[in-house]
Amino acid sequence: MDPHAVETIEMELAHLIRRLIAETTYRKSGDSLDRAAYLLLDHIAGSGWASVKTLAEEFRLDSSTISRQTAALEKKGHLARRPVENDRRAYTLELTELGRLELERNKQMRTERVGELLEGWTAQEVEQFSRLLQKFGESVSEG
Amino acid sequence: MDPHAVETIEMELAHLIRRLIAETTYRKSGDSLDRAAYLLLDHIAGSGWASVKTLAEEFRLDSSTISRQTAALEKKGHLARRPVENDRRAYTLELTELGRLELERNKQMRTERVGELLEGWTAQEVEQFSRLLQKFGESVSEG
DNA sequence: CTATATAATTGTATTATACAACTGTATAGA
DNA sequence: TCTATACAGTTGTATAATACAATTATATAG
Repeated sequence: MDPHAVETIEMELAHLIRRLIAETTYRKSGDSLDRAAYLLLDHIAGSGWASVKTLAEEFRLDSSTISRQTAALEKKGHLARRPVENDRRAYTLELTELGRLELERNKQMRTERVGELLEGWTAQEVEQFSRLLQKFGESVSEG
Repeated sequence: MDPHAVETIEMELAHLIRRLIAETTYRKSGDSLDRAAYLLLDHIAGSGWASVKTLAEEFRLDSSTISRQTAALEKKGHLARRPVENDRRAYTLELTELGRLELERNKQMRTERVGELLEGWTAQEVEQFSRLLQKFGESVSEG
């Protein structure tokens, strides 16, 4: 494997992460979902429901982190909790209609923004980048 | 442009960023440079020198952030400051020998880790991914 | 000279995370 | 049937990386 290409990937990722963190975390936009909330809602939308525990496992974060984030989303009316039968410790989380709308709205905004960044790319490049990013994401998840 | 591919890129980036932040920021490894330090050293290594101001501009971060980060690197002996002629407010930062070594050691560790994630990829895929990431990084920097 | 601009630092707040302690509930073993 | 242990979730506290505002020392323009 070409070590130069790997080094480039490593360096680009480092830059990208720092850049995107700063842009999306500290410069508050006020009315859009933060990354955490966005991913939580998207995951719950995909699987239909979740618990604090399953979300913590899915995202490999501490359940205290998830607990606070879902509490915030519940407070904003984006998530609702439903008791679990036969286990009064647990509950499941579901999207509310508002949550579904917010998710859609945010997905659209974000996708638009990414689309702008990809202006001037050929269809083939976008296709390839999408495929390779996905593949890389899988590697990261596994290892 | 295929909207599905763009959406995939958007989603994968969101996941990747969150994942890599958590892995590289909060789970302390102790003896490796954090992302900030790594990028600062790399930039200074490439350009030979820098000031707090030029670094803040380069990374689009507040100079207070840079000031603290460079102070930490100076304290660890990775950076040294040299006075600027005719301006006693300012100084330039240069890598020390230790800084150069640490940078190299870290680059190697990181590149190895990325290499592991790319195991099983064809040379062509790695090549393409490298190129497209770089291209994407440029777009992010510009817009 | 004096007013203003600039380089860097320091103070304070926020966000996303981790780890540890805690509460309440479930379950397995004596 | 108790009791010990495990488990789901929450709350307390700490840390890292950032921003913005105030401050200090120096430079420069009028």
